[in-house]
Amino acid sequence: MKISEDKNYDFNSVESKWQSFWEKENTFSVKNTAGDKPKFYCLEMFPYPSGRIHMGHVRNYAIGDAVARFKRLKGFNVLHPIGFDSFGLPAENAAIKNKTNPALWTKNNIDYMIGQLKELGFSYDWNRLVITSDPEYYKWEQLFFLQMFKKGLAYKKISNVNWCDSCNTTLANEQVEDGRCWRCGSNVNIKNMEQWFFKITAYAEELLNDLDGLDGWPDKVKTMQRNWIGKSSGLTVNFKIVDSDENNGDENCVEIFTTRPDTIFGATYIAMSPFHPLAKKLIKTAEKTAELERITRNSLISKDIAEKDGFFTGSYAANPFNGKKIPVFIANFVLMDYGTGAIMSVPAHDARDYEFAEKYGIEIIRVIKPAAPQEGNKSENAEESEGLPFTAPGTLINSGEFDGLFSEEAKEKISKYAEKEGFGKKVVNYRLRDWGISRQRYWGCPIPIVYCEKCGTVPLNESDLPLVLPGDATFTGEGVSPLKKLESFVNVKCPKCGGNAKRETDTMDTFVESSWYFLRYTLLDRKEEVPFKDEDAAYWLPVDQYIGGVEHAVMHLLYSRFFVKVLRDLKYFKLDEPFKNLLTQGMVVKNGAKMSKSKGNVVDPDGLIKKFGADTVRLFVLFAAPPEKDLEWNDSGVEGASRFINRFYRTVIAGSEILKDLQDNSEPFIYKTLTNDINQNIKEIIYKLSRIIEKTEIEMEGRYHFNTVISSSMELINEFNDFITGEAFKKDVMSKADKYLLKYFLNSVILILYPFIPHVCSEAFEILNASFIENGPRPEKIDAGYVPENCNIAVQVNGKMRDLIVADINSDEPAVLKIALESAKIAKYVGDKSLIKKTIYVKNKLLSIII
RNA sequence: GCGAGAGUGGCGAAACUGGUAUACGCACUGGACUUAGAAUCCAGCGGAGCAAUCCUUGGGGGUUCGAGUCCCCCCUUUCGCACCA
Repeated sequence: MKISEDKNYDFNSVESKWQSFWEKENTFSVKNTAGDKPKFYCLEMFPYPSGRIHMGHVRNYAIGDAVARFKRLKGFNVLHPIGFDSFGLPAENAAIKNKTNPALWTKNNIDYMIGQLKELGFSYDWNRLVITSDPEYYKWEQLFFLQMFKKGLAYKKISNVNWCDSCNTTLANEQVEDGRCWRCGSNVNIKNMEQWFFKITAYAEELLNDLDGLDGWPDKVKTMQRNWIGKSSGLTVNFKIVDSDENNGDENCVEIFTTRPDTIFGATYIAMSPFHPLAKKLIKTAEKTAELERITRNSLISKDIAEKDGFFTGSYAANPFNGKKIPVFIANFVLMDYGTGAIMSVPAHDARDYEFAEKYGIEIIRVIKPAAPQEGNKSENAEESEGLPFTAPGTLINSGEFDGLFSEEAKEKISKYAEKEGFGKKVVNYRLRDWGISRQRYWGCPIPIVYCEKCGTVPLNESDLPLVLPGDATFTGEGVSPLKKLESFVNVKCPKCGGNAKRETDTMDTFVESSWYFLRYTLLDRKEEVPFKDEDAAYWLPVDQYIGGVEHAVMHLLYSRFFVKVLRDLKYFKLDEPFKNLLTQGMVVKNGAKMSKSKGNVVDPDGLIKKFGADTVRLFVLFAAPPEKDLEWNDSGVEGASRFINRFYRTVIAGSEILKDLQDNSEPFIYKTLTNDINQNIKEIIYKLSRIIEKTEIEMEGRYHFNTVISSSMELINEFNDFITGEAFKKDVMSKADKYLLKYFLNSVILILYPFIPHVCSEAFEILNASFIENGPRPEKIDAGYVPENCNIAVQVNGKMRDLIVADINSDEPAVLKIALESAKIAKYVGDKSLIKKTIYVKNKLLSIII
């Protein structure tokens, strides 16, 4: 038979039909209980309402929707929410540019983007929408802030912070990339300011340790977080300042931090950060003060250090281990906010110290020699040992009583000695700094703090929350934050004494909102006066599958983990980790580059949806590459996806015509009526189907290589079409069992594809079964009573593939060998059977003959 | 520099624990249907060769009956960190 061409698939009417059906029926809204149904929390990183959905979002949400819909088919109670991370700079910048209000701009964008998400047919529970710029959301954040403030987890301090001139605000360390602002790319300067911080360092150890339990996270992300936390164990040692003309008799000590106590006898100078409090004290001459100022200034301008720079302070310090007097240098490469701000420099065994020592002609003393060469690689070791700096561990020399020890042991003994003598201490340092959350901008969550002339820093009363962001600010883009200029906001009475006070005008980093939004989704009734309920969070969390871009590997994902631990310690729940499984999807690129306006390679989803429909766009982004890889955009690939959907639809129509005399329309998956006289071709395609269902289950349960699932469905549809359009196919002579099997086949393919292209599949299911796919029964894998009678076996001679033979299924080795030797191609190589030295046989697959 | 990943047709990509490399799709070529086009369908499509055959998973070596897959060295590339002592 021929597949009819005239019934074209009208995606417009079908897609809007199902979208309104889902909305009307509330198909995807869930309760916070579901009897004995297991729960599944499927979450995608929520978007910033920048104006329109872009391809990266489409990909992210298509992946999430595939997971959510699959899990629903599998009988899970699925929470699949969406929201908007709606505080942030672009809104404020747009307000300045267009002379509007950020709230209005944001609202318009959200409305538009909700429309786009609905047109794409994602299965969200819209009842749980979260918009973080709503006071009903951020008031809870202010409450968390107050509670953290009381526990000392939120505090204010003056420090050097990263300042972006273009964004006119400070940035957290995580938000500085290569010395540039993560958002706008302009250079970041260092500024000394008073700032609010969250004490994330108090959780450094737990944040590090708990990574080990996150089996469902990519190693890459865990490694990035480990590096970011940057734990290192070492020793602090006090060096007494001695013997400088100006400091005679001074009791000053300089404390250094090292992870290589084993090299301490090789220390030939102290290198001190220009910001070190002792630096100014040690310097007495005018020239040196000028030097210090020069280096300080350069360090403030940029974090990048082009070349090592420094000078001798004129002071010396005594190594407490051997009394050796070594010069104290100011060095630009020493960081003030790591360790103690000063280091002992061992040029012989540290590349940086070596470079600096070479430049300034400082003594170099070798104290580590390579360990005795290992068997087998003598030569390499010998060569390497000649050069300095030698940074590997080895055996100690020139180190007094510690000579002959190996590095590891020496570190331990030297540390113990220092502790015993009272001039050193074993310490653990982290690279992680506290999270600076102050932003000098308007469009963010206000910090609920007041500065009173009498009482100092005073937190608002919890009953006074929310502290609503005032709507009457003006946006000029000049000078200080709009909040600071708004007197009605700034001037306030102190909650403690009632006297005159001023409000904090900084707002919070928007990463604070995204650190707990996944908890807010669990609250069904937003009128309840709680951020979320313990029992709901306990039911839904942790998120079973979290999906988003790798760009949040450190920032958002670390902050969220931190927040969950803080909320746990504030007794909100007992959760330790928010996200059980994490999938980091690749970027959508075009012509090898990330889509961006400046490159002019942006593909706008709107136009594509209009032209091809949502299913086509979704199918393409899922089919073109596995989720974790970058996806290269390809316009004709999209057309291919569209063609496939049309072909699939026509196949279903053709199938429904064949099956139209089946009475039993309400039974999509009858196949137990199997009889012996089933068409051989049907047996074969059913056999193939069951193998593909098996494979699909594996992919859908965690590997998420949807591209291979889709290609398998394409194969099934191709085979089905070949069968019904083939010579052998005669509709009239089909048995009822044949027809039920065909129906089973088509319904199964529809279900495999439903998570990816839900509109056309819903339609197809209705056509075949006159019922709704979401309510339908689930197919089981069946074998159709069919085992292939024979199989192809590859025959190799001396490891080379020589022929493909057909043998009965499950044949034993002698039988296969016999057939193989009958093959002319094999005979050509083997000739006489007596030449065979050995054979290897893999049942139903391969025979390897060695001669 | 350090760390992690990736190199397979013209392109996107398949290949589960070593067992018929290039499935599926795109592009392309030829054909059918059409006044014509679109759509659709059929056939072909890693390279060389008339052919039989030979070669082919970044390069080189190794283990194995057998390697895209495992081991060693090198090249290219992407990402992350980069004076964290």
